[in-house]
Amino acid sequence: MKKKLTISTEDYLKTIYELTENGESASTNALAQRLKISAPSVTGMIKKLASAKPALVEYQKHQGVTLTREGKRAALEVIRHHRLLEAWLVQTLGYSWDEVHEEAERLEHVISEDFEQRIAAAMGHPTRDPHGEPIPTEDLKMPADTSVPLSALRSGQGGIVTCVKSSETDLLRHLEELGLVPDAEITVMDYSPFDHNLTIKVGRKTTVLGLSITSKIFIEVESGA
Amino acid sequence: MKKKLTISTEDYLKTIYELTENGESASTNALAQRLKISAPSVTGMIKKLASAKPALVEYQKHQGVTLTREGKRAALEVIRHHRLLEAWLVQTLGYSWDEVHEEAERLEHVISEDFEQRIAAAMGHPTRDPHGEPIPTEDLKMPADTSVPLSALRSGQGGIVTCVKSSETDLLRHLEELGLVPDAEITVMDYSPFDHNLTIKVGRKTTVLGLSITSKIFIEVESGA
DNA sequence: CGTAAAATTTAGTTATTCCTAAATTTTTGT
DNA sequence: ACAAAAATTTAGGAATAACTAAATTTTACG
Ligand SMILES: [Mn+2]
Ligand SMILES: [Mn+2]
Ligand SMILES: [Mn+2]
Ligand SMILES: [Mn+2]
Repeated sequence: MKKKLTISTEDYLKTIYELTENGESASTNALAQRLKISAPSVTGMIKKLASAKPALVEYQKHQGVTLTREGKRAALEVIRHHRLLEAWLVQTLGYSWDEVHEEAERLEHVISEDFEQRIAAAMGHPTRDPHGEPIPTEDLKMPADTSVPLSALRSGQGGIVTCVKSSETDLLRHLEELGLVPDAEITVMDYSPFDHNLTIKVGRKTTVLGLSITSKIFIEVESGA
Repeated sequence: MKKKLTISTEDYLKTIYELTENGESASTNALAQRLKISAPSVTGMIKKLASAKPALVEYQKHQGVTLTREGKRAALEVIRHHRLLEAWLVQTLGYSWDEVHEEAERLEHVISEDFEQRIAAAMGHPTRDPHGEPIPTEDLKMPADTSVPLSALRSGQGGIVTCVKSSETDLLRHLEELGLVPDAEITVMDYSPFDHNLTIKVGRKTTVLGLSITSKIFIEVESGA
């Protein structure tokens, strides 16, 4: 019943999962951009995924795709691999959080379920990866997460950084220097409605961040102070 | 200059290396058998490897193949990955020596040079994998090895097991039970010229082994007692 | 509403890497 | 030496996954 999926297929499913987490369907173009593959190629692959048996995606022309139960399962499997691997690389091989993504991107497709279980056990079954993203459980449920983008906060609000949704080395290094890492406590000091800049206090430092950054940092809101 | 090789290509080169270690060229059929690919497919791939630039193999019809300097380099790279990974899986994740091969077989193609260096450093730059096979050095030289197959020894001869050349789970488990693992000291008690069986003493145990086993166990001969 | 722009799909190719069946070459055994 | 067997290559083809160019559909907006 469970067929071996190709690396390519796994990458599509993972990306569709990420693009549909907000409840919307994933568009051909969005997939093409994320996967760095041409739009016609994406259309072709989507058709194959939709007519696989069991179908991995639900697809109607011009309407984008969503994952079927099977597709979601496969996506969560890959995401679990990816995030466990990132945690493992950081904890046991001294990688920094800005170096792990590419390595995990390739390893995620080739490790066995045995390997997965061993690294999970060795780390004490972690629930978040080094960027703070939740790791799907062994039975492939994505843990609930109530955090919101920093960009949604306003002056006086604050909380704890749960997660930084980025794999850009430069940005991650920059944020680390600012102390904007998971578990950091932050407070919004000011909001500029014109450019959506936020002035943030992290520890004793104060920084101004643009929307392209604040939309990638997620906060568990703590109080309206 | 250095192009990325495909997984398939890497597996061919690795296998050609192994088949040509004895100085002979690797035949199409031998490759087909080892790689579990049909002979015509092997012929096709060999032609491509031979006409790549730079060429990875030397090939003349019906004469088998050998590696060029470039091909050998690439093969040693993969072999180093494989053996380091096996050692690492055993040392850090508690795999046993009969479980590591398949996992390493897939991982060897996707780890970065950075990953390679990190695990090598973490283990203190080991020189042998869990089966005792020598690990090519960082500058891709295969360490010299003067050990000989156990099958070449006769009554009274003995030495230290350096290496077991097998990836068969069952055989490896069996040998482990007998204590026939790297660094074990053994002595040949008897030789039967008809079936080539050897009677071996390992510690206080005595065992009779057939040629299909003794040809896979390598010994650093210690004395003619 | 109706058209221009944007998004998506269709059509036609290409590159890899594998396959089976058949032909050819080499090796082997008497 | 020579026929049978074994090894190898040739021929033809399939599956996967990518591409560009062109056609079509949807959307956006004046
Ligand atoms: Mn990937
Ligand atoms: Mn898994
Ligand atoms: Mn391999
Ligand atoms: Mn390497």
